[in-house]
Amino acid sequence: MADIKAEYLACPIRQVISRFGDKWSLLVLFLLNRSDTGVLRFNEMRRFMTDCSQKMLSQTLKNLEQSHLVHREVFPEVPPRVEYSLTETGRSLMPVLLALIEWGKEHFDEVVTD
Amino acid sequence: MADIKAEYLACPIRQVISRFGDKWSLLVLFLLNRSDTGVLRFNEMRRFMTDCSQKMLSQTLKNLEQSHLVHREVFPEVPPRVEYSLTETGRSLMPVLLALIEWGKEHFDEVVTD
DNA sequence: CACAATTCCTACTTTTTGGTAACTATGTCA
DNA sequence: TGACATAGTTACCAAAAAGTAGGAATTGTG
Repeated sequence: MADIKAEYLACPIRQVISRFGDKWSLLVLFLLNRSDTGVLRFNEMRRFMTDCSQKMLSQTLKNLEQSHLVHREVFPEVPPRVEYSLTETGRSLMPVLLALIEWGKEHFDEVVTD
Repeated sequence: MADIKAEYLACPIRQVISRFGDKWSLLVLFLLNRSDTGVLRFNEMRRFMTDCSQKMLSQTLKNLEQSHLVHREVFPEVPPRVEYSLTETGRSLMPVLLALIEWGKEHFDEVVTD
């Protein structure tokens, strides 16, 4: 115990979690994982996230793309088409996230009491 | 896909994750899990979290206690002694969190590039 | 009596995050 | 011509989170 450097242990995992621990990222990842085709367009997601503003969805997707969890593909058409999907890294995260969601469902009542 | 209600799916899990997805909670849980005795005092934790202010540690512990993830026991001594430990619910969360931490360690370089 | 140790709390300020609304570009359809 | 659709961006504002600095309570010790 005495030889644990908290800074060392805390920082890496915090940096990782901060990539998808915000208000909307998890939902985006979850929706992309759920999609039949593995692909979703901007406004398609918007329809599932009615209380998320355009700005926040855009920002969230940009962050996830920068973290290499989501792949963004632009088709040079008019009107523009942009397709989002999970990267390999993003897919590898899903089992862990789904386990977390399962835990959440199971223990919701114990944890969220107010 | 078409029958997923985003509000329904998003809210519960977000509420759960918000209980330990903040800046310090994960570290507290991790430290308590790591402790030999399963118990840590306030200033003991402080020594491992040098960049966390007193206020934030206090606040974090209060939140974790309210979420029934951490147990707080006060001993009526002078100077006061307060011991923190994981609850049963808290302990049940640890395997999931450790898996997340493992994923984080493995994929850190892919995700954190800036 | 002053001080130290322990576990906080409170007021104040700064930083980060999120929301609203308006704007852009471009080609299609009526 | 002008409204529509898509995938955003930008400016501005409000709210929430976090940091700083100081105080409070208790009581045994020098």
